[in-house]
Amino acid sequence: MRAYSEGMDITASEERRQGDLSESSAENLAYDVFSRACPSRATLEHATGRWGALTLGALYEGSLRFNALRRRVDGVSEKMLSQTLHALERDGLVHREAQPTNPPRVDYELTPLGREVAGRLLNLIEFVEGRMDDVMRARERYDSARE
Amino acid sequence: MRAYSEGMDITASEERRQGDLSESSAENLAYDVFSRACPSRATLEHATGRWGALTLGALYEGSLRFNALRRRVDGVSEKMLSQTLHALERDGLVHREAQPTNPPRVDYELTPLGREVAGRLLNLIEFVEGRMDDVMRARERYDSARE
DNA sequence: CGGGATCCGAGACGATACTG
DNA sequence: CAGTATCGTCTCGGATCCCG
Repeated sequence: MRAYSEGMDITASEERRQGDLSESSAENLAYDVFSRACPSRATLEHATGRWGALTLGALYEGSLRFNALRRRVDGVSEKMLSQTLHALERDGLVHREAQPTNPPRVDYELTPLGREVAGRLLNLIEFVEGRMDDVMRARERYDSARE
Repeated sequence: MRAYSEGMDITASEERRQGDLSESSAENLAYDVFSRACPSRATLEHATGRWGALTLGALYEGSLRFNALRRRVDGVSEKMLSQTLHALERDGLVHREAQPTNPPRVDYELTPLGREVAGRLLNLIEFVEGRMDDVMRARERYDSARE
């Protein structure tokens, strides 16, 4: 049932048929994220998800090998990194360059499309980081308002 | 243990103390998303998460009431929308305007900070939507390469 | 209408062990 | 080194019922 191997939990349950696109009121795009049955929603989740965003961000600075990537994205497990990379590769955002040497050496780098996505993502990430003090103050206000 | 009521699963487990920020090699920001123990990672997840991104996107067009929002964000349950809105409100991205009428009327709108975040998010969302055909082709290539 | 409380299953996630 | 396989945990998230 799953697209590939087993345990690729991320891409499971995203196989919904096209079909009722409701009205698609806003733009005339073929794919509207606001609609449930839309492949772009899945891709967006891969890119913005917990590990996807950080992985793309890390690769923006340059190509990295698996374990270097793992060290850069603090806290990610081997399993999740592998899964994330598979999903991003499948969506054409990341390119995997394997050399059949021994020991094996595999480099991951962004595709041109991936670079554009990562750039926009980093724009967001850096903005949020720069405004974290505002966020922290908002949280304190919110929490203290509820005793 | 949880910050407020119960069942606010989203904001749970994000209470990690500052501390070991590793090297923070890239920039001199106080908060570095790549570090595990960083509040900005949590905020980013609220904003880019499955429902957070769509909610911010929907509110970018203007203030909306709860059920209108629910209809716009196709597929979200009451519970998840409520949860998402709480998290975004707590982070200072969304403002909640409640009128004590009967029946109750509650409007949600973006704060100035939320508008900036949503703008950058929409930039990303629209870009991905516009390139979905590339993504779909990449997927086919990837899938067929694995038989 | 705008939610909260509760139950519960699916699957996301991490730890460990193993392979080429 | 670069992963896969397996297993157990934990939480996300939907369904349902309820209330002001």
